Amino acid sequence: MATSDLIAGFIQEILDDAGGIAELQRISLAERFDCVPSQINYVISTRFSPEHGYIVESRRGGGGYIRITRVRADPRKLIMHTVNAVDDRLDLHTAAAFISNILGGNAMDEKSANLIISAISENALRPISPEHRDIVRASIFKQMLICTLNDN
Amino acid sequence: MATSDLIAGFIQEILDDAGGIAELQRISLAERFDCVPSQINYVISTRFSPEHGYIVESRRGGGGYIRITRVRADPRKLIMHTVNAVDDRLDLHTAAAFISNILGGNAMDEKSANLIISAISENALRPISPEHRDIVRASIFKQMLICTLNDN
DNA sequence: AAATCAAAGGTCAGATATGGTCAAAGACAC
DNA sequence: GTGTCTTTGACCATATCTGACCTTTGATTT
Repeated sequence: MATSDLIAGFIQEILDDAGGIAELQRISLAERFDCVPSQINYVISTRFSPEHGYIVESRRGGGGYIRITRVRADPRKLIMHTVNAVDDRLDLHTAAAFISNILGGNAMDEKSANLIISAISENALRPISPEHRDIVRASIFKQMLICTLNDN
Repeated sequence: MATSDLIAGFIQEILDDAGGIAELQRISLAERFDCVPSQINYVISTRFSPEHGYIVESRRGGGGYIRITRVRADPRKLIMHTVNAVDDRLDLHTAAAFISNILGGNAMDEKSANLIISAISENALRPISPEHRDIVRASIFKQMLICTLNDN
């Protein structure tokens, strides 16, 4: 087994243990596997690229790091899938489950999730008669999900 | 985590606790974090510059100080002001103006702004009869604005 | 009032600590 | 033997940390 595979496996383990986020130090990793630092970049670019479903961020200088975040499904796919899964009516409980699922797939940040929930909360929709709330909720929900596809 | 990050965090806490104003003594801070005084200047210039939304004033000599003031109009104030300014009804055009104003005051990020607009768009509220849309829009709008106060 | 002193804070260049790129050499699978 | 994957190292970019030296301000001395 090549060193690169060992390094990749090690990173995978961290990702598994830490719920999809690994924060590494390039030099420490290189020392642990007795290789040059740039090999870490090689491993990351060949096995943890965005196409493989990961987001990589880093910082140089003292206290520097490399952070790898696993994105389970293609965010767009997951979100569109959710949009299509929503019926004409949507109760708050089900909506929360959808959001939770999307969050689990790292397809949305928590801030946006909170905003969506607040927009379709009972409180926000109070002016609407209870029989109609779930219909409006479904409409707003879909619209907001689609909105998240734009920016980012 | 680098020392500079710790120092920055410490200053942030003071700013939060003291409503946006922190008055520091360079030497005391340096001693507390066991670093040279000039590192305090480094932290301030890299993280509390005007571009980051802060005003820094200082005075030398006995009783000297460094005062950091958060200039970003207090987001809470601006947002609560907006919440209170919204009537029972709110048309999309007026809502957009409110959002634009909030954005101008750096009290919200663009992503959240887009989400809010999408939630109260004509499209999202289509299931509601036109006469009632502005009422629901006002309710959702306020609820979402209040939501933005939580995270961040 | 002028001179002097001590107590802050300011600047800046250099040292240190990380991470990034890329091309070439080496290893491996067919 | 050819093509792909891996490994290596020279050189680059950026963030942080440090210390020598400078400036401002208020208090003290003459």
